[in-house]
Amino acid sequence: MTRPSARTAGTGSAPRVGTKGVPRAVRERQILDAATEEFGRRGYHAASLTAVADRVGVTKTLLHQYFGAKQDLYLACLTPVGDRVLDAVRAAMADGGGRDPGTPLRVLHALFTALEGRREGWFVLYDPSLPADGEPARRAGRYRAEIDRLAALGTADLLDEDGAVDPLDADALMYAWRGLVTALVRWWVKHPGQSPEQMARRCARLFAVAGAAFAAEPPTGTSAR
Amino acid sequence: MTRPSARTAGTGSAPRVGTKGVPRAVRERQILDAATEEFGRRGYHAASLTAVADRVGVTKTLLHQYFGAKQDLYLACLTPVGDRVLDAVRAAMADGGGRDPGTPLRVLHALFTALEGRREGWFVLYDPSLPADGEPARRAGRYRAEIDRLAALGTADLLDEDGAVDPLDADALMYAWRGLVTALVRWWVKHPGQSPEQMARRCARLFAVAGAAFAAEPPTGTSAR
DNA sequence: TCCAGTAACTTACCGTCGGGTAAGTTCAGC
DNA sequence: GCTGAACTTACCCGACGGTAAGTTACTGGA
Repeated sequence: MTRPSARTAGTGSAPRVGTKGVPRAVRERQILDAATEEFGRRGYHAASLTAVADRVGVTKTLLHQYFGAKQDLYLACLTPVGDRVLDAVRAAMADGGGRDPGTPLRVLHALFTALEGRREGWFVLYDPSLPADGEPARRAGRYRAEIDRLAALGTADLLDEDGAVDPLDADALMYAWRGLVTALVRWWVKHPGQSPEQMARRCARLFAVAGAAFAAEPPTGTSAR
Repeated sequence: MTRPSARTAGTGSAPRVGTKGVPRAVRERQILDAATEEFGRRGYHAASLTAVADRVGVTKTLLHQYFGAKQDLYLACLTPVGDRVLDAVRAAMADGGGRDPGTPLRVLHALFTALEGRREGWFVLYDPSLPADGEPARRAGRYRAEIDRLAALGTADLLDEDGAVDPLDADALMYAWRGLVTALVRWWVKHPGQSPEQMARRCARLFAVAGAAFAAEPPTGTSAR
């Protein structure tokens, strides 16, 4: 009786012990959002379930009851992000067919749109700190392989002028493209006010400027492989 | 007396308990190399001292005796990498003065040369999983800030055709450049046989090809800021 | 030749933190 | 007032950072 029974406690500081009346579906969504951010920011290993739970205002145990083990929570974060990203890239590359010079920017725009609201999701997908064995690495690896395959289709177009492509060059170019996208998303995360459209326009400006700079440069050592 | 006294035991499987006769300076070097790789691959948080010790063939305790706490070991890895990278970038940007279109490739070549033998060091410097408070984040942050400042000098040159530079564009371009470098280093780590010179030539080829592709493209939305 | 002294290591231990589980507690609706 | 959904407290366990106290072997004198 020391505590004022707190029927409509709201966000009061009194630690309620029973139900808070939040439906499961809503809580799951809150947890998924918080977990995606935590996994994306800190990486799988450094992300702690307690931190996720604190962010939602809930206990670690509830996460386990709703999502199972840490692995499973990660997978629950990964799946929607992976699907959305994959769909976005596929759609953007289907428009305009292959070899359209506007494809890279269209892909970027699609990515920004797909990630809007869950920007950190990109880093859930491309988390380098995943334990090498285990389901998370496998599932994330499958998504990445599929996305990279699409990206390689696009980057390969730039190289095969004469039909003979150095496979190492192609792979490196794909890495470079992926790294570029990652960096732009990272910048975007640090500038929450920017809309996907603003980002797409910014990228267009930057690409034009960078392209002009590098195209002017003589390709030293072209013949040396 | 059950063990055959093992004077010249070498790498025998018998768990020696006393000294192994390796001078401190050599051990310290071995530990630093292993730790740099471990920190770079897994990130600060996921890297475990036991794993580093195992790699060297030594006990966790010795790491503590030689380097102190985990933080200090990290700092001991960070310092040489940061200094080498910083010196390399400074030197490469001093050559040829500002606005030389060859600067980006010269910087890349300098970076590859500076990192050769400790390629994972780059990811020690740019470890996103560092605990935000504490000396590691501060020191790494200082190195990064200085390197980014130099990078920003270079990337800004591309933008200020008319003297009026959008500061957000400049910052984003710097992020993009850093992400590009990171991706190329990551590719390099996965292809150990590649020499720094081969990498530099490969980058020259890729830049030329990508530049041609983007320069051809009309910069949609140039006026919209 | 024996005997410190010191350098190079290890075993055995502690505290903490994070993942995971069992058993409850509160509340809404019928 | 009973059932089930929402949520917590209290606990276990293992891994990891960190420390104290040895153990082995080389080295230079008396």
